[in-house]
Amino acid sequence: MAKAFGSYVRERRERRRETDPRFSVRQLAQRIGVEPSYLSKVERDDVAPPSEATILRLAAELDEDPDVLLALAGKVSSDLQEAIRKRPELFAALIRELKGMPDQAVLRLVREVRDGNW
Amino acid sequence: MAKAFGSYVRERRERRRETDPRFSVRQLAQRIGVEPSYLSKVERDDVAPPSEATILRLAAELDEDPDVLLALAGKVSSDLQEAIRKRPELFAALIRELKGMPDQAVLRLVREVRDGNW
DNA sequence: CATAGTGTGTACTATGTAGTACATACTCTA
DNA sequence: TAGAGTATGTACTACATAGTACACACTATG
Repeated sequence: MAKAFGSYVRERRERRRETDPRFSVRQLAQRIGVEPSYLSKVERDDVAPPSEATILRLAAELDEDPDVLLALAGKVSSDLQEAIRKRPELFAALIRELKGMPDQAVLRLVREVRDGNW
Repeated sequence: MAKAFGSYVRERRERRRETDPRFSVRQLAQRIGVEPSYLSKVERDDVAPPSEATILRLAAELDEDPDVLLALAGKVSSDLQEAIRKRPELFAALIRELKGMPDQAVLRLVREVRDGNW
C-alpha cells in the first residue's frame, strides 16, 4: 500500500474533532451508518477499508475528495469504471499513454478539454 | 448488463473451432487452466465471469482485445485502475470531462497525446 | 459396438468482503 | 462517586467470488 487509508481518516477526523465534538468515532460512525467499533478498526487499519458507498459517505462528512479517499482505499470510483467499460479501447489507450507523463501534462490536457479550445 | 460476456466468448470460440479443433471447451479450458465444466458454465452465463487473470489468458488464446473482454465482464484492467489511483484528482477530472464526449473527440485526443504535437 | 471426444448438471469448497453485536476499559465532570 | 462519553477487543455472520471434482449423456468413427 502507498499510504494507509485508516490513519489518514483518523488524522482528518481528529482534526475536525478539535473544533467540533460531533466528530467522535461514535457520532461519525452513526452519521455514516456503521458501528463505532467498525469505524475504530478501520481507522487503525485493523481491517480492510470499507465499501465504496461507505467511503463516499465518509468523504462527504469529512469534506474530503471522494476520489482521493477511494484511491487510498485501493479503489476507483464506479462511475469512472463505468465510463471506461463503455469505451474500453479508447480509454485504455488514453490512460496508458498518459500514465508515464508528468502531472503538468495531464493537467494541461484536462484544461484544454474543459475549455474546449482544441 | 450491456452484453453477455459468456455468449460472446462462446461465439468467438466456436468461430475458431470451425477451423481449429483445439478450440473445444475441454482443450481451451485446459490451456487457460480451468475445468471444462467451469468454462462451459461461463460461456452459458450460468455463473459470473471469471477473474481478471483468467480473462486475460482467455483473451490471449482467443486473440481478443483484453480490455474489451474485461469490459464485457464488467471489469477494468488493474493496471488502468492503478494509474488512476496514483493520481486520482487528475484522472477523475479527465475521465469525467470526456465521458460525455463523442468517440471522435476522445480518439483525436489519444492521437494528439501519442504524436506529442501539443 | 466399444471408445474417444463432445458438452453439461450437480454438489461442494476455500477465501475474501463488509460488516454487526456486545462487552470492556478508560476519562472527565457534575 | 455515579454517569456520560470516549475508544476498543472479541466473536460472529451473511453474502460474493472463483472456482474444483466427478458423473452423466450424446455423437461420430474406426
